Amino acid sequence: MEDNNWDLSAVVRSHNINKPNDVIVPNSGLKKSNDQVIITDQNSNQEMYLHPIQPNQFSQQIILPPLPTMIMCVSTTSTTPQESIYLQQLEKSDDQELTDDKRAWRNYGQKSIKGSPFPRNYFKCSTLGSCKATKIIENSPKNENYFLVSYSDEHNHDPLTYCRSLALYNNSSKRKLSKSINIVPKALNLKASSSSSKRAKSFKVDASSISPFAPTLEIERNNEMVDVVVENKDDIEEEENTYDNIFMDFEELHELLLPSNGNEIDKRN
DNA sequence: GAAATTTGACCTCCT
DNA sequence: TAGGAGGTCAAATTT
Repeated sequence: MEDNNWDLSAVVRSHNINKPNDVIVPNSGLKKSNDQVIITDQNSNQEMYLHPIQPNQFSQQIILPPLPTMIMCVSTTSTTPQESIYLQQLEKSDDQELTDDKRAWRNYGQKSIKGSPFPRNYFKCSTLGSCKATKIIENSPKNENYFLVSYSDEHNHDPLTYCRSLALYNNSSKRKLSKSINIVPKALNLKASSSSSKRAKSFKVDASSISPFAPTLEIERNNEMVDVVVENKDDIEEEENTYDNIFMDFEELHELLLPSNGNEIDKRN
């Protein structure tokens, strides 16, 4: 990563936040009021607002889809391909589903990473042959309940293309249209410390549940769009430190967005 | 039989 | 320049 200026911007699907009650997260400076989420910078006393945006505004955002929860952090550097990190919390139930990102991915490799007990999985966009978008998923070395998902390059098509291609795929194959698609490598289901060939039960998401129009949120400060939240610590030299920063803010956001329904993320050690 | 996934080998980059 | 680490390829395997 050439640039450690990881900024966090935007937001969340209404799924988790459309609760009318005001919520104040203790000691966080975060408040939810009606459709808006307010974040108060305790240093500058500035307020920032989260509010729904349209899909066509979708760029450089943090995404918090329905549980299991996912956050995307996007580098704001303009000279390098857009990259992002998803932090994804997975619930440990047998019938869990994994939220999708509206894209079809093909796993093209898996690699064990030094210092991490978990393998890293590499994906390419399988929607269009010309699409250069890639995605890397790995368990967080800090918290096995989280996945770190990084993206590089941009899709040269929109998510709708994915839906159409999915339909064509199902029409041209003998598979049932309702067949679920696996969007997470089976290996990620394992908490194994090696790249064992053992196959595990996979996370699946029903293709019929895919909606390209899920509302999202973005962060606004004083009526001006800003990139916020993940602060850039001076002289961050290790990726692990970056993860720490992201996790700190993720916890705050998660508590903010899931304040009253009893959903709690696992506490880190 | 086709598509997706796994996994070892190979390639590239960095120190 | 060598070695290590990470990224990609592609054949084998699984679904």
